[in-house]
Amino acid sequence: MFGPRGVRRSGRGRWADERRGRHRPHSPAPLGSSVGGASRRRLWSVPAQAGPVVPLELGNPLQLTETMRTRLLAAVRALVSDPALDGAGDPARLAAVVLMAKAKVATNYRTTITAKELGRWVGLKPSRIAHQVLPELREREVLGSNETTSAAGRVTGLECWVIPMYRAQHGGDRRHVLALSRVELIVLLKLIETLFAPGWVHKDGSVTPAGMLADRTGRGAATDRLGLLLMVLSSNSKGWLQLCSGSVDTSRGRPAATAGRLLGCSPAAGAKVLARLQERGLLTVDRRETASGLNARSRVRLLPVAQAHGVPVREAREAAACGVFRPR
DNA sequence: CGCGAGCCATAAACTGGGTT
DNA sequence: AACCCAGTTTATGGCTCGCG
Repeated sequence: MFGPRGVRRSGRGRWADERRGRHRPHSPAPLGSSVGGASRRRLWSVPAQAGPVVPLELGNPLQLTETMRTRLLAAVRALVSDPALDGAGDPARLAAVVLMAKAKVATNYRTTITAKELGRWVGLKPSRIAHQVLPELREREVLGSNETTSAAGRVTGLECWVIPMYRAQHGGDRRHVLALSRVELIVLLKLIETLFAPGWVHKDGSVTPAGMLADRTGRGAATDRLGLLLMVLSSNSKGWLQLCSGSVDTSRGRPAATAGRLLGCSPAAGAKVLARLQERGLLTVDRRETASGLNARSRVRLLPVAQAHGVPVREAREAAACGVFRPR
């Protein structure tokens, strides 16, 4: 019971402290705090202007309004840093995000999925989902699930609901960070589809293309996906990532520290994620140093976001052209 | 004395075989 | 056919040693 997870926990124990201290409860990060303040007030104004439901223009999900972006960032961060997921692996945390995004208001914030399908979303094999990820989520009371079975008794799917969001949706407070509206859920789903949907053909023949990280599988795949999502949601309309403030490990640099804090892992791991995403042409990291080598002024640009807003980024086009979108 | 490259222990994730 | 388990592979981060 405490076999693999117990070992793993102790292995990550060092970082758990860091996660708890810096990143955990309502972290003082600039983006997080702005959600509680200004944007919440903006959200209040929505019912006033919304008379008849305006049919939503679902444009490029990488072109989010500031309100939507902060709202989705707050939701994703709240979910992945939920106390119940403290110390959980990235596959489990990413799976929770995917299941939240796939929740349908019409079915009481539930969604039906198979381990195989969820595995394609997360970038892991079905066996890992079924034996590690789902049990971990259930054990932590993050995931409620019913197996749906065919008449023959075969398991045909898993009806899932993400408990923290389910509670928030029924808690009566529509401003709760996890009480996402129907539209917000759809936009979040569209966004993660763009980033790492496995890609599939619908029954009617329409195609949901594979996302940018669809072919990134195996070890670290969930970390890369979660990192990209969090960074996209933490960047402005020009694609510049909001870097963390304060002092950081100078050997790793501020971008690595930012990635690490977003993901709740060490700066070293954050640097790895940045390097892998950079290699895929999804972002660029400029680390400029002054002559003395101090005061390194760094910046990170999320190229898909920049492109979506029409910012001419030549390297980005080239990178995108050379096989970033590679459906399997 | 400070920094960087390479090495090593670890565990994450896959693979294949056996079982119900 | 799906599921479970054990073994194997391999990426990963910390540590040590060597160099400037």
